Amino acid sequence: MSIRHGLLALLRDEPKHGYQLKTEFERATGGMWTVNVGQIYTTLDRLVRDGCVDVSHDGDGDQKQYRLTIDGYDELGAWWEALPREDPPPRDELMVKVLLAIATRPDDALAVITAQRTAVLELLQRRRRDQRATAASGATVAQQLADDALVVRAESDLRWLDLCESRLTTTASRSRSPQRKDGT
Amino acid sequence: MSIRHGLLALLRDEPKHGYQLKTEFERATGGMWTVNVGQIYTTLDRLVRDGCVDVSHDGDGDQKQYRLTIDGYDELGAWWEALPREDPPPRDELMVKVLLAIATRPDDALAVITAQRTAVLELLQRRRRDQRATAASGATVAQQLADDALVVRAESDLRWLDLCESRLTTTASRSRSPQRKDGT
DNA sequence: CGACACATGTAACACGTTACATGATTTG
DNA sequence: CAAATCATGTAACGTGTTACATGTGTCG
Repeated sequence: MSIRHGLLALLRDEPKHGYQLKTEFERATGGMWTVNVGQIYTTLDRLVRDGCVDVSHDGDGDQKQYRLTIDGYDELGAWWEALPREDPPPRDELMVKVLLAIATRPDDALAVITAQRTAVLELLQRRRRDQRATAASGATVAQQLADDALVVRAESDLRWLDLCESRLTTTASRSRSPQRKDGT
Repeated sequence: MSIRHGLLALLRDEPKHGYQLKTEFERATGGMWTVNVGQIYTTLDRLVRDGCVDVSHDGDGDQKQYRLTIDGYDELGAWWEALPREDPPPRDELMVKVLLAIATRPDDALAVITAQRTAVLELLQRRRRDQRATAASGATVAQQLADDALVVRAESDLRWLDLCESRLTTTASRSRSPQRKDGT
């Protein structure tokens, strides 16, 4: 529902047309979230369907103006106030992969984890470089924060993978005889 | 594509039937990812459609056996080796919300951020409690790691929100006259 | 003129998700 | 017997995403 609410937010103050929403959305997200223009229109259609947005074939030319309705304004307000919910915990691909590796191939799980760890570490370093480069050339706050988000995310993935590794090795050494695979 | 590949992983060693896959999937993810049984079947249908899985109305009763095909085995192998991609960066709801708040309502952005921050902090504390409780009662490694993932995620959200706050306040004080809103 | 950004839209598909219907088997 | 669990499946919907078709204006 991110794009949907993003569009509502962009329409808050004044009516706009589709293409304009695309550019503004991408600008607002620091260029991190590029959208196919078509998706803007499909999302706008759904917003119209749900009574959150109003279309008017306004003025000359074939430009359409999309305007927020009362309902749209309400939904936007609810979105701003909405807090991260506990209920459906984040479904992370990395998490599923590691947990299923542990469950279905316990002997190979460590290999999967270290491979992922290496890749995430590289990703992190690349993102830190990007972050510095972006910051050096005068960048938008949005761009800097977008970079920050990527860095922080990579860091947390890395930390979790480390946790996986340590939990796996300690339980392995506690519950079984030492692993043969380690060359001991 | 997490469920899809999760099912492939669970089918690797032996054919299983749908309901069994549901329980094993939930067990493998430490009970963190509960799935509606129906979804298992729809996903299995798509796997059959794509030639990754094979059905056989095996034995007595109305149980169906789902078996991995060569293609399915290949796709599973590719999944294990697949590394986190750079290309479409994680699309996070929190990120969109904050960035759009900054873009469209700069004066209210700080309020949105602190509200989210408070909620995330509470979430984090709740999850840390759960984590300790889970660990105290002998828990699966999977359950512990699932808990860890939630905690780590909340921590990273928190860190990013702090970054947002500091970047916002410093640029605000640098580029404009001091904010009236702070009570100064 | 040709390329490129602007501008609008449709059709189709992917995955995740829920609600619902149906029946067998176990167990209190 | 009644309730819960096991077991299978269908229909429908939601969002995100891409590919494609179409046309205008602008600028080198």
